[in-house]
Amino acid sequence: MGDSDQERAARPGRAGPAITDVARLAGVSHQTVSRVVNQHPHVREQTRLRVLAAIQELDYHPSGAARALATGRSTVLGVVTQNSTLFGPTSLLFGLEQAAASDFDVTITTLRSLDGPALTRAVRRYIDQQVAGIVVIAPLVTARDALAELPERVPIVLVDGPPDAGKVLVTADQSAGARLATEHLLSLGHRNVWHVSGPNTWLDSIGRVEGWQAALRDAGIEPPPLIEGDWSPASGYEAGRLLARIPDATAVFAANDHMALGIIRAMHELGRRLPETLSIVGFDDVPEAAYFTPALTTVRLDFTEIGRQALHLLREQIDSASSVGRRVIQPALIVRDSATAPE
Amino acid sequence: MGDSDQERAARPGRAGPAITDVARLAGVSHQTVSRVVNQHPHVREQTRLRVLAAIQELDYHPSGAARALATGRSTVLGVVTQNSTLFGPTSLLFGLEQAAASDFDVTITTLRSLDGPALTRAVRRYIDQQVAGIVVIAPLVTARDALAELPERVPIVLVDGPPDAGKVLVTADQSAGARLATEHLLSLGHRNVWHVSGPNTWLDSIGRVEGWQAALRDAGIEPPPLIEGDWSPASGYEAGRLLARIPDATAVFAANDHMALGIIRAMHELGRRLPETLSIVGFDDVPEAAYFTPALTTVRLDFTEIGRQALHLLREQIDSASSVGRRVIQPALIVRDSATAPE
DNA sequence: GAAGTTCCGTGGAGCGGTCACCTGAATCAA
DNA sequence: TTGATTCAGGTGACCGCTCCACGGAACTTC
Repeated sequence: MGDSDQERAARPGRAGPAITDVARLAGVSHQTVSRVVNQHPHVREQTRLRVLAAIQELDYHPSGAARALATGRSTVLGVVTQNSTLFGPTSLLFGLEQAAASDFDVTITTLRSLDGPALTRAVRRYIDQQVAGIVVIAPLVTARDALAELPERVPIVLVDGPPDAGKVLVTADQSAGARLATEHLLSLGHRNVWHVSGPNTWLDSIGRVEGWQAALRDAGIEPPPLIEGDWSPASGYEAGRLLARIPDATAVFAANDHMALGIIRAMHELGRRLPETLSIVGFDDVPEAAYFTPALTTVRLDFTEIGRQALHLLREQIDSASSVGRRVIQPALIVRDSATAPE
Repeated sequence: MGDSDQERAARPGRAGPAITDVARLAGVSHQTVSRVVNQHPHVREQTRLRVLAAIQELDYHPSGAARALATGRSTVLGVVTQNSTLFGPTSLLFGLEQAAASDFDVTITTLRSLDGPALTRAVRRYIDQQVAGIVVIAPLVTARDALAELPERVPIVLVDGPPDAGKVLVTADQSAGARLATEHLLSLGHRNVWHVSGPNTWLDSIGRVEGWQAALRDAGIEPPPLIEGDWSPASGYEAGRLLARIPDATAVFAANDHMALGIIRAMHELGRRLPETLSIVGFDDVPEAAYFTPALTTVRLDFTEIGRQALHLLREQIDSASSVGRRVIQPALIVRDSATAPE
């Protein structure tokens, strides 16, 4: 016994017992151990139990590296996302991780900017590592080109990416969400709805702008000029100060909750009463939205569901090599107090 | 040439060229290629360039699995955190990832609850996978026992964990942050400071409560009863309604910004003017805190720095097998409008 | 010119699994 | 009885890389 201990210590980098150690202890061949571990049939129950006991006793755990090397497969999933604590992307990441937890190990790469080169580099790195699949959370237009030139040899799912990327895609129906918000405001009796958008480099922004415009046009209303923000409360604040000078602006749809907060702040500062002088609808339903003053009416996306769908599509690709598929998640309107009928 | 292509296609699971392919093309042995790849000395410049050219031509990338198997080392870092979009933990995760990006692949495991068994299981899984190191973001008291029984055979850094865990630890000085907030309120002339804490299962909560109490006692003031929340704006709201009934409550320190928001909301609802009737200080400095009404005075933690420090300690452990070390990050007070002198 | 030193390169043995293939024994139909 | 099948398990090659031991060549040094 002292012997085997010394032996083990001598071997470099050995962390635990190997399959052969288990085999020796159980009095079978390494192959039989492998069969037991991988639930293959044709192992007598009695033998199986002996092997299992040996595994237990030695606290044996198969080496992922060795297995990956031998099979050419891996159980690692690469997720590329951006380095921001924005609510959407973050929720998405965690939703994905939860959905994957049972089958895969999730590794993340956060990018400061999702521009083409950075994105391609990140994806290629994952390919080099022979990951089982890749999920790219790429809400930026700049992602389009990068994704186009991506190698095809690995299962990949795009979340929130450009719809024309020709890849497997899970996306939220931004346009429908914007429509929900806009139509809600119109149905309250507002004659027009202004919009504070995110940066026009974001696909989410573009989709929401489109939905907003479409909803207005369908109602026979010419959309007012677009006010472009950058998702930050600060940009919402600026937009709010601008809106306050426009007499007939009675309703605004903000492309995310934090910009809505900025608008609210600007209004309070100017002594405007809310929601009487300005109705506001946000987007995201961040946890604190219900505690803004007034409580924010907003549009909610089920990020957990998006994660689940993304993973589902990825599994399909891995199993059957089919590389088509598209899932669109529908948002829901959450009505609170920040939008009412105009005075 | 057709031959080698066929050969490659026939081999199962082969994703790209192997080191021997590169060696053949460059007319050297695989060992020489390995030396070039790993920047070993004793390779003639001319040979090196030939090898590099071959690598380029074949688009060769070393297999991580094979390398891990051969060396017994891996470049994978495991991070265990909880599945929540709370600002602190999320920022921490991304800070860590950025700090690690150049050397390591970061894999995450998100836990619904950070109770002992779940935590141990997650860490053991990482150990089985022979990760290079583990970072546990464990702000809960329940983490203490789990961490105590953790095997010692892998470098591990605790972030935000129990100070008596005997492990390598990076932590924010919660107590000092609370003291900052409390003393700021006192210095404005308030006779007493109430506190809305996080759940008492969180170490962060406990530290902040301690700092708050200590600051009051140092000023010769008996701390008022503690109001316990759960980080959510909803719990802040409840606390706010409670505080509104207490005539001599003129100042409150909320353990996070979102609870502060809840308090603000409650005050608005009751028609109380802020900050005149109640001074509020938060904790976290979430991006939107500056756009609350009134703009929130709060305490900021440098999460990026925490991530950097955690990684630094991890590297130290990996390189030199030293497993001691402790870093404490100091918070800073961000003064805005939500705290003023009492009326 | 023999004996060290560098310097550069080769060959082969693992790392810990999986996979293709083989061997006996038992079962069963013809 | 015999051959075919199925079950239970063993053998050895191989995945792609690193590490160790070693072999020549070139350059010193005495």
